Amino acid sequence: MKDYKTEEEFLKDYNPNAFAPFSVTTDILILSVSNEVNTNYRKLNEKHFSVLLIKRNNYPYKDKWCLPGGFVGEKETLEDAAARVLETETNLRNIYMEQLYTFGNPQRDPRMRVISTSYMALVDKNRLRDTLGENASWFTLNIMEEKDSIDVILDNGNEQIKFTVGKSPRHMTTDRDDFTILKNDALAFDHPLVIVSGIERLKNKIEYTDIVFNMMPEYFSLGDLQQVYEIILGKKLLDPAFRRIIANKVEKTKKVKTGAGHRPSALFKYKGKK
Amino acid sequence: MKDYKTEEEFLKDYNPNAFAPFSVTTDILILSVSNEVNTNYRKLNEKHFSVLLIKRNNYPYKDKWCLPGGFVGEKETLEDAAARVLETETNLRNIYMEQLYTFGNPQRDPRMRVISTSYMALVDKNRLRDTLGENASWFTLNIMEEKDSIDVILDNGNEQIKFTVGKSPRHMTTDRDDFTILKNDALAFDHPLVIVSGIERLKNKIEYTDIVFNMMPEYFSLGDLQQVYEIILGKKLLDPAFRRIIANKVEKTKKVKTGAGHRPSALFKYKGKK
DNA sequence: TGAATAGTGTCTGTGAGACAATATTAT
DNA sequence: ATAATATTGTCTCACAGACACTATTCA
Repeated sequence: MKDYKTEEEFLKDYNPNAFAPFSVTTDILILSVSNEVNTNYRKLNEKHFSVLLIKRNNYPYKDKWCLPGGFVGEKETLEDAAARVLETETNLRNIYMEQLYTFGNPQRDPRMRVISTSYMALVDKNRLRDTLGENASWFTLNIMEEKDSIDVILDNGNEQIKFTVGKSPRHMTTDRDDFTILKNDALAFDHPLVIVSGIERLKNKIEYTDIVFNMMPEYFSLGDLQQVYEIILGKKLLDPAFRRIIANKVEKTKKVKTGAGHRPSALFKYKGKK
Repeated sequence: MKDYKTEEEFLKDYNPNAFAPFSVTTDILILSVSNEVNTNYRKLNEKHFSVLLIKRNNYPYKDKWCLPGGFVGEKETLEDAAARVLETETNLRNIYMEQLYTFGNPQRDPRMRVISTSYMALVDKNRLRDTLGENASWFTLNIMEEKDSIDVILDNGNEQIKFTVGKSPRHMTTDRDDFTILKNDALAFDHPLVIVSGIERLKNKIEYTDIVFNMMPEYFSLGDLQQVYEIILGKKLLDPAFRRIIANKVEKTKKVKTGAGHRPSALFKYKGKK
């Protein structure tokens, strides 16, 4: 390698095409919790996990569903690109987002070599005016975890999408991020992996961070909050235990939720980190 | 957008240069634990966290230290690229590795737009024959965690490198991956961020996975193992508590370590996940 | 009144933190 | 004998799991 004397000299001589060019995209996993309106006036509204998907209208994977995504602009941060995609699909800004994983298999995209960094966004559905992007639709997430695999069923009322992801422990260790697609008909690219790793991440982080509150409205009842925990963790929690855990994260307000055929619940707000 | 009838037709028409090309690199954080030979025959050898760094011999950041890294090949997986870099620098294969984070700020590299996916590798130093790559050197890691920042001092015996990163809680949540460089003289690129997020990741994962054993030799004493935990977690542990935690992860062997001026310790091996 | 949820009290067992006590080696 | 670590025992306290009990609302 030639030994340059100054950085300017080096840059002047530098050929940016000396290395193979890649395209870089972001995919964004937008998760939320939906309120299913219930028929029984006494019962609580059942909640569901939901993901926003887009129907592709061109190749590759034409007519398949996929996560919202797009190419990263030349002067754009990865995160800015993800936020931009999020905004075009949901009309929401200032949403909690975190980077998930970067996929870069050479065969990912038949068009060319693509590196895709995925992000996870958590939104409170109450903030959504029904201004979804074109071809976008919320799908309910149904997750069944087996010993060595995870089955997922997505449903938007009209269509059902199913896929299965295998958990593949790496080397001698447990790398939770490591999954492989076992069955997948209807979802484009490696997006099943993004969905599953996002959910796993959320499942872990709900226990040691406060990210759940990004999916909650400003005022919420502890019953509602508990339901969200239960959906994410995939299991029922005992009331007293749950209340103990979140006691110092929330603050009781004077507001009350009435209207249902049972004792009204106090509304709480997120207190922030102490 | 034109509506193509078949995928072939679409691909034929597709121009891969329609979007800005990026270069993609990997950086690899190679962590290990070193045995400092002690003068007192009674005392245990002190251990240190250590990282492998490379001295850059060209621009940008000429003569600064950096993490081993390189461009991702055209037909190469991100992970394969990281493993290749790892092998050229350490002559080791089949090392535990996991993806850390992808950095892609437009100003990362003065040469061109670069996206860099970082990996963390954990190695057992006993497996190393002194076949380090050119310009490579192990640095001892000294970490001091403050309330809002983390100070790090790297030392290879000749040189000292210091930097400070800030912990910046994002939005209303705790995203542990999110750091900013506050002070940094001698380390190239955004590598301080990679180092700090790798350590944080390791700190977390040591509690709920078995990745530590990737840094251990086949046979080890519980005292040695405890020292490694203590270095990673940055605090002393109580013997009985530690033994309870790892009891079902290890298996006692008939081997014994003698030679020091105190009771010999039994050697254990990793039992694998139950 | 009854179905359904809201909210609290309390018992029990597990497990971490803390400290003490014993065992074993090389010089 | 002594310094140093290895290894085990045990007490206490905090806290999660489990269950029971009371409170309150609307049709």
